[in-house]
Amino acid sequence: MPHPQLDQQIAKRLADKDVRFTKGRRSVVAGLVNGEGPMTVTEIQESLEVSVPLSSLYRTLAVMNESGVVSTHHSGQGLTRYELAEWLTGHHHHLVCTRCGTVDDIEIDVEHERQLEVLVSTLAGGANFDVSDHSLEIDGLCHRCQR
Amino acid sequence: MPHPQLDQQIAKRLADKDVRFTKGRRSVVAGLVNGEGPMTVTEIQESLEVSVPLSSLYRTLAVMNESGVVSTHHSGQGLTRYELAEWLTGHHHHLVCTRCGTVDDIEIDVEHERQLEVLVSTLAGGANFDVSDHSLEIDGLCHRCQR
DNA sequence: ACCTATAATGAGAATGATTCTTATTATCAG
DNA sequence: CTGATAATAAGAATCATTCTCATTATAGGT
Repeated sequence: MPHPQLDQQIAKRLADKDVRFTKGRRSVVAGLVNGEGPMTVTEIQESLEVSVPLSSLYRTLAVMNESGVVSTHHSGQGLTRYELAEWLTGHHHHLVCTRCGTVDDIEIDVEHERQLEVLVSTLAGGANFDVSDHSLEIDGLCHRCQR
Repeated sequence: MPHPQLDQQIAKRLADKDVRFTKGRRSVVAGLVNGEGPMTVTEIQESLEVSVPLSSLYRTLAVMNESGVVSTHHSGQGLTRYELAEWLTGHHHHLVCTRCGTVDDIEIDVEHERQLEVLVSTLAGGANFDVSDHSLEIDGLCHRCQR
């Protein structure tokens, strides 16, 4: 399923950076758009109808990451997972399943997010740390892995 | 620098699980105890006075992880980092430097931690997720990497 | 449409972290 | 002290990821 708004935002961002938005790249991005949360390279590859070689897939993801279109996430078994950057999907947090390793995005209401931001800047301030981002990671069993 | 209390707690845990606490294992644990936060295998290896072969180091860390003595953490460049489990060091969160990749532990006062816990269980409850742990990860530049 | 410069692709080799295999050595219980 | 079992060490094997380089596609100017 195509997603015109996102495609257009991404195309603009890439054009600004003089990075081409080719068929292969569009295909990879489409795979990410259809995912529920951060995906591994293998998951992305399997989700594509037209197969993209691994080397191209990795390179595309690296380019998208440098362009700020995707962000990376490490968790569970240490595999790198990729998802659309937050300016495209909105700020969110992660539910990490300790059994199957999948990561689901979860959103948080505005007032709780405010609380979190205050907490983050308080903590970071005390450590002379220059914050650029934060993420609440919740570990446990996803609904699929609970018996 | 030795740390008798921790050593004793760890020895007890391992004894309960019928896992031996050998010289090599003590040495690796000592390396972790002296670290400021989650360490990579390389960092651990370099911190040891008596060198431990990589294969043994990895195996020891795997055993300690299974025994609940250490926990793993993935961030930055995707390297696995190891640290003592929270029941030994107390609950804490992480400051992850996006430049050098180091991770520092940071503690949080009781009332803020309560807030966080409420938030976590609210979020997880809505997603039918069975929470076992949570961690607030703050990304940015550590004090060493700020010019 | 046709060149041309340049960027992107794809196949496979190379790297690097981690895991596995197996023979040797250390440890615990009796 | 001795045997049974667990732990160690060395190197091979694996797996994700990155790199190399020859080929192909793309955008802009003609």
